Amino acid sequence: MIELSIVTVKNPLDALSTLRVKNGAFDLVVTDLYMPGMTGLELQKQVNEEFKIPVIIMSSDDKESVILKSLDSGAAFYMVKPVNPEDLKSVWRYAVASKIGQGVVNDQEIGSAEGETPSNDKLILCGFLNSSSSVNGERGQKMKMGRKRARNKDEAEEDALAPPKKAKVVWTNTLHNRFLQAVSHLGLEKAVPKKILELMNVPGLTRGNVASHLQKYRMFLKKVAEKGTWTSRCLAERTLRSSFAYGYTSMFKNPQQDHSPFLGQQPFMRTSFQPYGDNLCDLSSSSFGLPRFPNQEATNSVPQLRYGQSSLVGNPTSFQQRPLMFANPYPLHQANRSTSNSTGMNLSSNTITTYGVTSGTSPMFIHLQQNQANLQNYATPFKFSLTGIGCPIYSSGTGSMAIINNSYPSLNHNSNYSGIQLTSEAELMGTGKTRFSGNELSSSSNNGGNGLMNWTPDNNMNNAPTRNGTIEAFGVQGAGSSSTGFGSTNQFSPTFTITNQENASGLSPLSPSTSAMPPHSQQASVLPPQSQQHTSTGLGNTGGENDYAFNNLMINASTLGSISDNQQELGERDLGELLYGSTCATPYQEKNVEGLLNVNLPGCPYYVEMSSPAYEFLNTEFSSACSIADKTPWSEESSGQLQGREETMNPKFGGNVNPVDDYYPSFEKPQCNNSEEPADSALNGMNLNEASISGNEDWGEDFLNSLIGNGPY
DNA sequence: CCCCGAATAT
DNA sequence: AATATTCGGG
Repeated sequence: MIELSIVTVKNPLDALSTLRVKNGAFDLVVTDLYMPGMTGLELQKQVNEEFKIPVIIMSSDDKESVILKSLDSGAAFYMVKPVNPEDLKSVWRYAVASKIGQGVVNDQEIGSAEGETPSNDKLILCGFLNSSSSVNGERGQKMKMGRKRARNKDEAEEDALAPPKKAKVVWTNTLHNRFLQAVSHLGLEKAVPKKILELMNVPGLTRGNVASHLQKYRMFLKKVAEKGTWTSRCLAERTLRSSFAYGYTSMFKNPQQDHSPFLGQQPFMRTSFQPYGDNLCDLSSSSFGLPRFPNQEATNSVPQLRYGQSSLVGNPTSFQQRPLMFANPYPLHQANRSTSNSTGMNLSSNTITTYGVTSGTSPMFIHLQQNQANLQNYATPFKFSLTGIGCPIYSSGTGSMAIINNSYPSLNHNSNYSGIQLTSEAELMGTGKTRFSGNELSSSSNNGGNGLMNWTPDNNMNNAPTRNGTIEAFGVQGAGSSSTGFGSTNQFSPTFTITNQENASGLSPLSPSTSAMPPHSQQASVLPPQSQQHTSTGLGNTGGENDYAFNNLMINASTLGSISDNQQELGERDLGELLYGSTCATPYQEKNVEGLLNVNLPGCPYYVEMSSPAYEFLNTEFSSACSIADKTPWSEESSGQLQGREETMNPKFGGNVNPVDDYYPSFEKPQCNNSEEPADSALNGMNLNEASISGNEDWGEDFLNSLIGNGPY
């Protein structure tokens, strides 16, 4: 059992002193780049000189120049915030493995830092600055790791006394899609909060949540109806352009977050917990057990660097011993392969979970697995030093504590971050949802108890074709970048392979009213399982995406910087794929391409007259958009915005890079979605259909159908 | 009492 | 702006 010790300090000087005092006790240093007094690079340099231990730099600054400079300076890795918990975990594992030699470091082996018992609790957190806010939410959460952190008493008390704050539900596109599906099934007329809620079957979601969203949705519909003409025209214009280029990007792209079409959908509800996002689950990736890239040959996959995702760049030279760590382009595959993934999918967790279980986020990780044998007997305490300012590595603006917990879920076996995790679509970010924890935890145990991924050696990894290409920064709203389109330059186009694995759920697929449509569940009012939605996309969930992007990045470290700020045009083909799941035009599209039609939303009292393209719009608006960014909070803006108006930068991530990394939200993604599908999910039964790009697509079809009067509703 | 939904609060 | 919560009313 490996004992892990993590010491956090709030500034570089403390880090150095700690290292000096306990010389030789640390194996790795993780630091922010921008810190008062000394930059991460300076610290790295010093650390390198004095201790010869690897330093990982993390920062919200995603500028290529900065990254490269950091790596050139000797940083072992560079993690762009928001950091994916998986990345940290990978780092951690990597460090452990590195120290140990070789072998696979799995959760069990890692042992518990979580301290079920005082004696085991080796984790020491010195506390980041600004922890006050983050501290709050700790309650009820699984922050055991923070138990020993040295904080002032006031804070401690505060923590203890602070009432748990209620999580706010974030209506991600995925969640919204579910909502739409439910509404669609019911028909707007009959769509009332309670029924919608039942249909959605999203744990943690309340009627009130739905009611509120419904209210908003209704207003949205009204607005659409009022502006129908306008909308139609816009669409028509775009159509005329014959290329679905830019305009569409806005639909797919969420200015605030990543929009990679590849992102898997995250069917989880994301809730924000005020205090911190402790819910991060680490399941990052993937999974859902679904193969993110079903086709190996899918040369089309486009690596996307999503905004919310962390990117970690490794410095090949830093860890000389493992120069190949980044070599594997397909970490995802590996991740997917791991049996644990499937399990992981089932975990419900919050943010963290969102991403699936294992993510193959970090190539490093992967590499390790591949090459390492076993560490089972390893007993040497591993120490990890974190230097940073305040906030979090992951963020959501929450506290550093959260970060830590989330970051190192693997440290504790029992720690599942599950504490807050919701199953199904709900992603809880933040604290306060302790009530959900119980279940989720247990489920997580499936995965070896942690909900963490198990990295199993993937033989196929080696076989994976090497890809290279420009990495598009889809969601990267990095400084200055206004918006990104789909990377036309990308050599890889998105692959929309559809897999039906999910059907394993045993739900009965219903026959689709239309060929393109997924079958409806024979059971009335049953919506398709969320997981399938993911599947349908053929894309992994975000986590996977992350991984993917990551891989590419690793492959082409130089390209990382190439994250382009330029808007890319979206080719028709791409659009088609996005919208219909394949390059082939969907039946609907073909059928309706011409003429004006009176379209009405299901149950919507308002009629909208629009040209056929409008269908597309609607479809996209309510469905497809989600496929691009499941996790992206749904908003009228994101879905309805059609024109190329300049996208606003995400104030949080894109606008500016905070000189002080602390303030920068590192981890916002809800990261965890759990692909778990409630057994009794009202959505179960949905069958993936090739025609659908995303799970949502299915809905889209239905929805579209209903619009034209052919719908089942 | 349940629950919808507009209004209002945060 | 997005959600949550409140509150009148069926």
